[in-house]
Amino acid sequence: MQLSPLEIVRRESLQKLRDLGINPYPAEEFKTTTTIKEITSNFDAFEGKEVVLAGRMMSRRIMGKASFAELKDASGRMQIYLNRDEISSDDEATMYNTVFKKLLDMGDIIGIKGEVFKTKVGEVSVNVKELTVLSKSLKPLPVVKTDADGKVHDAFSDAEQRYRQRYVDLIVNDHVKETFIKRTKITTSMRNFFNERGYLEVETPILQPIPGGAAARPFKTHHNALDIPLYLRIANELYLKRLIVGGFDAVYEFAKDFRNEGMDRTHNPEFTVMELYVAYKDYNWMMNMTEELLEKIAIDSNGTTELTIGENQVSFKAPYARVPILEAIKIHTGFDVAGMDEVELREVCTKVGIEVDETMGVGKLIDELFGEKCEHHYIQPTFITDYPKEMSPLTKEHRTNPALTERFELMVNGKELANAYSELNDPIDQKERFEDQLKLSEKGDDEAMFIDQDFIRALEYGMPPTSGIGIGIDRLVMFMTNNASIQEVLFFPQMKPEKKAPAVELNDDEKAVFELLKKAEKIELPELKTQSGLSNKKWDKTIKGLTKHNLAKVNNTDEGLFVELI
RNA sequence: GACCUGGUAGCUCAGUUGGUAGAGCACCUCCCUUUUAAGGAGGUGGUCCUGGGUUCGAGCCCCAGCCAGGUCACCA
Repeated sequence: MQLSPLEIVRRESLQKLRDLGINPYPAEEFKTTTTIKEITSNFDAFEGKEVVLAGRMMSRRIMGKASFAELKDASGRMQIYLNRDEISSDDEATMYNTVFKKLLDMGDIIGIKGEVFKTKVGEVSVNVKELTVLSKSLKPLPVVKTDADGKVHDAFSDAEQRYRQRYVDLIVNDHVKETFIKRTKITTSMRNFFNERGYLEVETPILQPIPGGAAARPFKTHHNALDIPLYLRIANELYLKRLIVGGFDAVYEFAKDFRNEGMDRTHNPEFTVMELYVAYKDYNWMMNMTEELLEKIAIDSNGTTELTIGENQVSFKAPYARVPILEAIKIHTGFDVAGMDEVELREVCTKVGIEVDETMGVGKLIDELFGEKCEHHYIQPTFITDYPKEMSPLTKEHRTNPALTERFELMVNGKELANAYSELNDPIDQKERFEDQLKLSEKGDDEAMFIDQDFIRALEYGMPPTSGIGIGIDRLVMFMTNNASIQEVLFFPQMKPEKKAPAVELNDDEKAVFELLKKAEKIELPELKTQSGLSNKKWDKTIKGLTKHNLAKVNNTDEGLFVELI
């Protein structure tokens, strides 16, 4: 890897520090006495007192024999003042003239000991008496400056770099850190809410032999010792219900789920869902609980129930409107589709301008009508209830209308935030619904729902009437932090790997093989050799050239010889 | 998967009709003891995403690809 001039300078500084007998990466504990936020929010108590702080130097203003710098620790930022004669002991003032002015850089991690004071212009600062190098930074940080009006200049804003190098994003963009702190506040608030009620937080398998509880394309992997395929879970619903069968009254889990589908600004291949199941409750109870929960989360994370989400003002103050889905369709399309069959529904869809095809059943058609014509109207939190049976294979039939189910989705800002049911606990009905699903999806797609026989067996032992809910945590955090993109609320959103360009001159054979390898990423050695069309001797020379340049690697595994990019 | 937009210095961005590669900040040298987007003087720094093509000549035009963002499609 070619070093930039800035990086070379820093490496030279690193060596010069060592030459002066200063370890740029010391091992010993550095004991701090307080944090920056403590000082800045409580100046009167700290004025004139000695403090020890550690953090990253974010900027420097050198003015001859005195300097100001900005120190950032986990709690915040503050100014420090360094005076040549106060931090240096020798005649040459090495600590100031050489170490601080020449060898330290923006981004270095330092420790300081000094006295809290206020400058002439009134900025709370620490007058440094002792400076300690704690870690030398070899790569320059982006320089982000904020002017007197609070306007940010040269913001580090390239989305690709921010996501790939989130550590840099967190260092220079303070608001990014705030988003993630708020994320933790939200999940903590939720945990507290459940724990106070005696609900049990549990963990269930992520590696599942049957990926159940939803319809989605799973990630597939293989267990060597058992020699069986395993899937990363697409939901944990069926496992939590097994625990209700087992006699727990209420269980919940913050679950990372995985779906092998498209990515966009609201979908990441791995995402977090909180699922909760409570025995002896129904979906009406669950709506009440959800209102209470969200009101509390809004207050715990934002201090208010009144939030701005994009262009909209949204109030999380309970209670929320409850609208049956067929009623919603009647309101927004003018058609009463209750009791309609497939043919009639298709007609309605065509009339309101929705494209339909023959594979769409009653459930899918109603879903389309709602999704296209209604969903976006529900900005304020609204429970959409009583979905048709075809759309809800895990939901109990509605107590007054056998065509419907006791299900609700919570819509906020025109998007689905939660999905909940009175859970289906009739094992025979459940088996039939699974079989119906299978028939529906037998038209040959890769999302065919597997029938989980063990789950049916569990239900046969008897599951109490139960209500369950799944809340999309990433989406909830997006709402509560007013972020339009899921990538902004995930520390490390999924990205395509960065491909390295060859850093050295390759000959034509090497280039050709490298191109093949770039396409394949990883390939069996004999296969690559065949593709290259090279003679034995040329092949040997070429692959050795590539491995020597650290571009490719040959791996000898149980499954054979593989070549992969480094 | 389709379409649109973008990729130029460490960061943020300009770059005219196709004619020697630019600015601010950062960095380096010097001056400066309460500054704060510190200031003043001088300077360094580039595979212009990659690979082809057109051309006397390509950052710019054409083709293919890579990566990202957006819109749509897909996603109970």
